[in-house]
Parts: sequence; C-alpha cells; structure tokens
Amino acid sequence: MKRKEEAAAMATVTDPLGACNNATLRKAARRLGKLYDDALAPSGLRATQYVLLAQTAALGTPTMAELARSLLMDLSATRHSLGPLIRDRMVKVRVDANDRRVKRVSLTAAGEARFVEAGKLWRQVQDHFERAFGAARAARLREELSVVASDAFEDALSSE
Amino acid sequence: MKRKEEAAAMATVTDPLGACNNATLRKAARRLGKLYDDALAPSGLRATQYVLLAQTAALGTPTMAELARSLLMDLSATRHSLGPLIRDRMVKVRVDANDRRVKRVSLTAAGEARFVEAGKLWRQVQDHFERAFGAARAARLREELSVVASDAFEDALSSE
DNA sequence: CATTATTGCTGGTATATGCCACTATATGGT
DNA sequence: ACCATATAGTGGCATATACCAGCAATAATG
Repeated sequence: MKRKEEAAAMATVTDPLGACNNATLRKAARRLGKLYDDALAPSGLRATQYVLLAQTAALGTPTMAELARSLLMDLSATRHSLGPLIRDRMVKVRVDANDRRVKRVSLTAAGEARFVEAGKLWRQVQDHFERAFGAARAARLREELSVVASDAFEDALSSE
Repeated sequence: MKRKEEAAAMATVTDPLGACNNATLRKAARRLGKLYDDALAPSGLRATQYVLLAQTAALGTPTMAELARSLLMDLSATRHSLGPLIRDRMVKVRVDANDRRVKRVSLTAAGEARFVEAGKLWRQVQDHFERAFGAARAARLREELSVVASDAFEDALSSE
C-alpha cells in the first residue's frame, strides 16, 4: 500500500467523515461563517444578512423569487431571513405595480447606510482571510465552489 | 485589461458576492446539502443527522463536548441537533461513571441499524457527486476546505 | 478543607433554512 | 366570460446552529 493510501486509511479511523463532501463543506462553512459573523458583529448584521442586503442592492429592486434564486435559497427561507431586516427597517417590500402577485424588495435609507458601514467590515475580514489563505488560492476555491453550486452542475447531476 | 479581468469585472456586476468567500461557501453548502438530504431522505435521516450518527459511531461513546468539537460545532447546537435523534431513540445519552458532569453519547441498536441503512444511500450520493465532479477534484476540494476548517488555520488567522 | 476557578451541560432565545399547504393573481385555451 | 394551470408569496412547522445565562460537578489553590 502506498504511503498516501496508508495515511488515508489512518485518517478514516480518526475522521470517518473526512471523505464526505457534504460534511467537510459544512464544517468549513461553520468556521468561515463564524469568522465573518464576528467581523460584521459591530455593524449589527449577521453575515447572511449582509449578503441579503448586498444582493438586494446589486439586483436593484428584485422580487422575492429573484432574490431567492440568486442566492440558491428557498423562497420561503428567503422570506423568513428577510424578516428581521424588515422588522428593523433595513429593507422594505412592496407589491409590484404590474403584477400584484409580485413583491419587490429594496433597501431603505437606513439599510443602505448600514450596508455601507458593514461593507467596510466585510472588506477587512475578506482581506484578513485572503492574507492568511492566499488570494489566488481563495479565488480558486471559490471557483470550485461555484461549480458545485452552479445550475449547470446541478443539471449534470440529475441528467445522469 | 486582460480578458480574465474583464470577465471578473463583468461578473461583479451580475454577482457582487462572487468574491465573498463566505457567501460562495454558503451557496455551495445549500446546494450540496440538498443533494445529500434528498439522497438520504428514504432513510428518514437528514444529512446532518447522518453525520452526527457517523461521528458518534466513529468516536465510540464520545462526550457531548467531544462530539461538538469534532464537528466544529457549538456544544449547545450539538445538543439541540441531537434532540430529534434522542427523541426517536437513535442515540442515547448517559452520565459518565467517573465524572458526573459528563454525558456520553452512543448509538442504540435502532440507531446503529438506521446508520447502516443510511450508509448505503450516503455511498450512492457520494459516488454520484464524485462521478460528476471528479473524485480527485473532490478530494482536492475537501483538502482545501479542511484547511479552512482546521485549528491551525484558525490560529494563523487570530495570531495575525 | 473551604474557597475559587474551571469544565460540561441544559434551556431559552434568535436567526438560518427547508418543506408543505394554502391563497391570490395571472394566463392560456375553449 | 370560464375553467385549468402556472406563478408568487405567506404561514406553520421542523431542523440547524449560535450565544448567553445559569447549574452542577470537579479541580486547583492557599
């Protein structure tokens, strides 16, 4: 048995989930989530909330469904996550003029200001991470993760 | 401007979070989580629950804290996640003989059986993913994610 | 040995996320 | 116009996950 395989076999005993793509991904997500959450804490925003604001700002005044889709999130989950932000008047939701089924999400002035504030903290933690991990390496990692998350890959999986 | 940078600039408009390591990781986690969840559904276990059972089995009869640490999870979160599994008699929790503060977690016979059943489904979805993504590529990705999740990296970040 | 600090866990509360059932609105075909 | 479908959101419920404030038991210290 080659040395690498030996090491892998050994690792399996210690860490039987080391081979599970999902388990590994979640562990990393917990760690990184905490890093970003902590960094953003002074702004009063969680990392997820920051992402919601960022995506809303980026898309203009997206519909709930557009927002959800762009984040690969369940529509209902998106709505629920928006809850605290709506309550705290960071975002507002209005019925679309042309289609009354549709709700459009947008930042309030307060939301905009908060987002800008949090943006500085985001920049810091993002840089901090990339200094430690390597910017190019991080870019490659994101690239791979984007593939996993892509619709194209999803299709490839299901069409098999 | 080189073509690659152009593409990156363009992507920023469409996807302003494409550069956020955390956002990218979460998106991938949602996708992959759903893939594994769906695959395990016939067993009645969520992917996270499967991971809890697997880790418990692997560690023998770990304490709550050991289980939490091994999954990089909050102790309280671990306890709460264990809730449904305890309720459904998949795992049991007992006070340690030597230290009455400590609770030791172990699989029941039913939990063991369920774990084995789910293991087959896990194998299938794991293989399915790796056929589509590439086994070596998946291994590399896990490797990188493990670094992000590692204590060593955590230390490197905080000591900076 | 009494006091203090530490450790391990529990419970409450809050957000994150997903599924499902349901409602409201549009739309397409007859 | 009318009905069948499809689309967009809402609300309820369940799990996932974290923080914090206790509480209990052990370890450390003088």
